[in-house]
Amino acid sequence: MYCKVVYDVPLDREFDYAVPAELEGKVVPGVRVTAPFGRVLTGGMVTAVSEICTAPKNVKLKEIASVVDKRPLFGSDLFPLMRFMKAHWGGPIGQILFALVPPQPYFKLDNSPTSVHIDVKTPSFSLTPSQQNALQTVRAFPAYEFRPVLLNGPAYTGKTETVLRLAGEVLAAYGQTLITVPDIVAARQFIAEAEERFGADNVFCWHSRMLLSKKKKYFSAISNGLPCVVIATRSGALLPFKNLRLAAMLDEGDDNYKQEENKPYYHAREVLFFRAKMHGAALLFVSATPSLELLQRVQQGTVAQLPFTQAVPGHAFTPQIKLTEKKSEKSRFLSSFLLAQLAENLKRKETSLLILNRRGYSNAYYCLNCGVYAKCKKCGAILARENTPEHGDRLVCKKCGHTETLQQQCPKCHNLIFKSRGGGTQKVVTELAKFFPKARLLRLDSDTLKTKAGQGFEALAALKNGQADIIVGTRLASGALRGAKVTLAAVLDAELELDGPNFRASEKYGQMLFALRGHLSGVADGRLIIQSADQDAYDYSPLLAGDYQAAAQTELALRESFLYPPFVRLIKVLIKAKEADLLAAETARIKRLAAPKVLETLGPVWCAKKTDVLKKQYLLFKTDEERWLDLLAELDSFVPAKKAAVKISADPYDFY
DNA sequence: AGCACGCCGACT
DNA sequence: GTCGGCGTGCTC
Repeated sequence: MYCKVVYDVPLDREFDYAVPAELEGKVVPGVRVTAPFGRVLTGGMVTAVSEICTAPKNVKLKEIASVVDKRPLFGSDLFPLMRFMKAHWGGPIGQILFALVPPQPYFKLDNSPTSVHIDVKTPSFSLTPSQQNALQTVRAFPAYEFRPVLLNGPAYTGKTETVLRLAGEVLAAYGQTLITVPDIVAARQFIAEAEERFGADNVFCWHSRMLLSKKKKYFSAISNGLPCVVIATRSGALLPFKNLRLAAMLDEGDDNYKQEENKPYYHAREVLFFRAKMHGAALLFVSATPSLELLQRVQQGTVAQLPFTQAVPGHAFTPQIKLTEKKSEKSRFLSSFLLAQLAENLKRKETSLLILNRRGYSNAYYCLNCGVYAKCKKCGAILARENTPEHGDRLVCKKCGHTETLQQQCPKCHNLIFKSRGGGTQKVVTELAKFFPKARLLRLDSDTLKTKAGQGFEALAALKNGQADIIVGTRLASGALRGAKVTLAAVLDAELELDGPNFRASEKYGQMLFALRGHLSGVADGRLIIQSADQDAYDYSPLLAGDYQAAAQTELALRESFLYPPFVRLIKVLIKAKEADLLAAETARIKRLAAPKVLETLGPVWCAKKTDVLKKQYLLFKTDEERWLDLLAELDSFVPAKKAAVKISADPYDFY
């Protein structure tokens, strides 16, 4: 007997082994084994078993040393899922497989309980017509038939309650439910609610920063088909469900569902489409601000839509929305109008939330007179200031690669004096302390959430209990508003959200504004203030009307006219090398290779900082639905020259 | 990714 | 003399 084994290394290959007679029957696809690999004994996974040897003649076969698992850890969808992920996002098969299965050989399945006590507590309040309609529609789905649905409506229309009721029904019928949330913060907030309803024993919380012992317990239970409700971040989409009946993705439009930093790359939305189809489970996307990718599928009829229109009792308020100038005599960050509003909220002892997005824009270049940012003449994106030994001090467009000299005239007021932008949440807090020395100020951004002692957690709690006067956060704060008691929200540097190198910027900006608007509609006298130097840079009328669909239609029309997703597929190729010549040569080689399958190529766009040892640039290929999987497969198998490296991202979210 | 081999610089 | 820097090559 012979078998093929894959290892958790970035090698996109299987390795052939001989199976010793005493292990025959125990070596089956999907079990982990140990075998000599290179100079050491390594843990790998069997992908195939056969009577004939298919190894190349010039290698001498080694033998499998031991079998780790009595049965495969994952269900029968392990290899189809692996192939799906390989086809859609690429990467070495070993790294994909071992993302689905714990890599440690000592990780063995627990003996999970075979019977469970199920007691679902359902609140007795009456439901809105939208909620009743959604419940009836989903209940009427034929069992084991894949039916993707979008539950779409603003905050406080009871979408989550609907999901929880359906999950309760699945649990009572001994089925498995997966509910995904965008981040760990949301998972931790949601878990208490779920445990109260379904009982702590039947709710599993799954995310990357859990204790290994808990992971082991939950992984075992899920793979044994134990009835449960799993509350998970995106990686929950990769769990070994055996009896998945319902999958619900909360806040579908959130970017966190795309994994792009670590391999394997994937988008939880697409993985859930695949898995719900394989399991014949109901698939619910739940969002006030769904992605354009999903809305396009609704328009094409591949995803059904259930609108949520009525607010749950006690939350049917319309917040005031006010656009103001960014310019201010008193402060670098805060307009006089906003200062007055903050003072008013302090007097009322209500909590205010200020949102500042500084990600990657510390080098943006803005007019000292009116605050407008320098923009690219070719594509309109905000330009970044960059000082390199080769080209000196200049402005670079991170979207299309166009460069301009520093000599800039403000497009709005024709002033010639520009300044580079700096300052994050810390500086805003310092500034606020000058104006409101007695106020309780807290920061809420990824820095302050890194350690448990950080004030980010205090700020999260304060959003709920009102134990802070002003919270200054980045965009992640706008995602933590569920149940918040904030009455005043302000976006400080509105157009910095727009026209970055990311073509999704205005979609993301709109999603943030609608999220803020939605949560302010839960309180009486909610106010949203948007500070902007360029109020024409975004169409605020759908926001004022509270019509996300209208905002999305505008956005979709723009995407179609400029040929961006969901109307084309994108593949980003990041090329790295130490020497400029080699970098140029590899870039040209990839461009030539891709050309036959590409609609349009953007770049190369320079993305190395002057302190970086490696020179980096990226190419962005636009292609169509018919050719993109072929193009991805071709790029995925591209072997870079010595001293050069490439990184391929399908459907990229990050650009720089 | 690991791990080893190999070929040059500053140390007891 | 040799310890150790990390560039290069290989893993059935």
